[in-house]
Amino acid sequence: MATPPSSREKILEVAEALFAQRGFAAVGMREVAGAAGLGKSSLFHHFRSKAQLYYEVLGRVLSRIQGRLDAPLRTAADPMERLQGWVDALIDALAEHPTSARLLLRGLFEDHDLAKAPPEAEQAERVLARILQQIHRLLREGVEAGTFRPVSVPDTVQTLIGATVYHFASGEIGEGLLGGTLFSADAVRRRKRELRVLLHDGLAAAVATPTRRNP
Amino acid sequence: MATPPSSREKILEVAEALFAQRGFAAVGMREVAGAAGLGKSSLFHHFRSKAQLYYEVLGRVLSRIQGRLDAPLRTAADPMERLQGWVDALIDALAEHPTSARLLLRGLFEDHDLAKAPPEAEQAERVLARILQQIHRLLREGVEAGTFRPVSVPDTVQTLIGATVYHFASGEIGEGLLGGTLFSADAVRRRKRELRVLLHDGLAAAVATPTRRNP
DNA sequence: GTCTATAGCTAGATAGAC
DNA sequence: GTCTATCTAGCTATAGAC
Repeated sequence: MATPPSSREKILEVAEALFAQRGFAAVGMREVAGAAGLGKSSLFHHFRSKAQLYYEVLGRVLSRIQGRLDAPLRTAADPMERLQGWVDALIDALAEHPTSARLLLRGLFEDHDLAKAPPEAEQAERVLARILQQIHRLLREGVEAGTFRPVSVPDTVQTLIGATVYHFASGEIGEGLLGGTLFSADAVRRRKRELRVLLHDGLAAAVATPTRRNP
Repeated sequence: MATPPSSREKILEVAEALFAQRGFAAVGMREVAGAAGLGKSSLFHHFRSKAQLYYEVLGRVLSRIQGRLDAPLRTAADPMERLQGWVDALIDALAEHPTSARLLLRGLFEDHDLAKAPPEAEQAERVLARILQQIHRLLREGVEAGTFRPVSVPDTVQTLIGATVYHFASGEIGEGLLGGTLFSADAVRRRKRELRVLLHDGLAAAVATPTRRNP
């Protein structure tokens, strides 16, 4: 933990911040190099192209997030509790590194010209697909078990993404609404609580869950 | 309506499509010109700079959306019904032009260097602020009237944005989840229905609304 | 592994003919 | 109002010395 980061790690670090804030096209390799304390050409020793650097950054972030989402899905709790745990874990993951949500949101809605995508793009794609597949399966289970209403599962996945990823990616607009940073312990706690209740009351089947508001 | 569009309108039209799909930085004036059937220099006769063109496109989209959102807020219905009407109208607006949501999402979370923003940026900003202020006020009213739970109003605004704008901006990912286009009449109807129930059950105060599911 | 130098290209923006 | 030509500056990427 005290070892200084290698050049490669340092580059990934600063590139993550820059790509998250301004996106792929608006960031130049020269700027990344400067922020990493290197000459521009040194970047091309560590990464074949700008696209490879980008997808390696994106893959790292996705893996970091994915690593947090396995545990809450593996519990034996009922679907509603597993969903709550999944959302909490996702929020924790997004809140831990303020760059994650922006990068992820870009990765989600930006369409990367698959024509000139480097092989690293596939790995990122796979991690993302796995995350989406897991939450999709959980929702389907919950509907089939009668824990959730008969919702449209894909629509609900979309709502979950919007409610988590967009929120923490919203930058100035979100902070203007909230009246402060999105990432303070208070703001994160409140976000979890708000979504917990909204999802509980909004997704629970009508008769099977007469109680309201989980603690 | 049969009059051919002026060059200016044609430019705004094609620029909207390009900016929506790939973002400000990734689109060149040369490309916009080509798509509009003009030489690059002709663009600079109609627009002082790329930034001005971008903000004029964004302002147009925001105004188009804002124009749909006034009516449902001015009815005398209770807050829950006005909210449902607002969400339906927003979804209709976003679904009508598939470029709107992507452009709006970019405008929401991309941070535009305010240093070099043209005066046109302020107008877009004002329209956006007005939209956010109106929905904020409606939610606050509903909470104070006891129609809604005592939710965090800013968090709920964020959730509403995520559930609408992100959904229709999600492109390939969203279509992969849905298994088809986001913009078919069926998909739009389903989106409205899903959000209607989620918001009704998820936001309604506990005792005041014993019934579930609006028709 | 880092550097200087540079290739080859495209960007946004301007000048001025028509 | 549209064009050709051009400016300056930036870009990704490579070559090759150290």
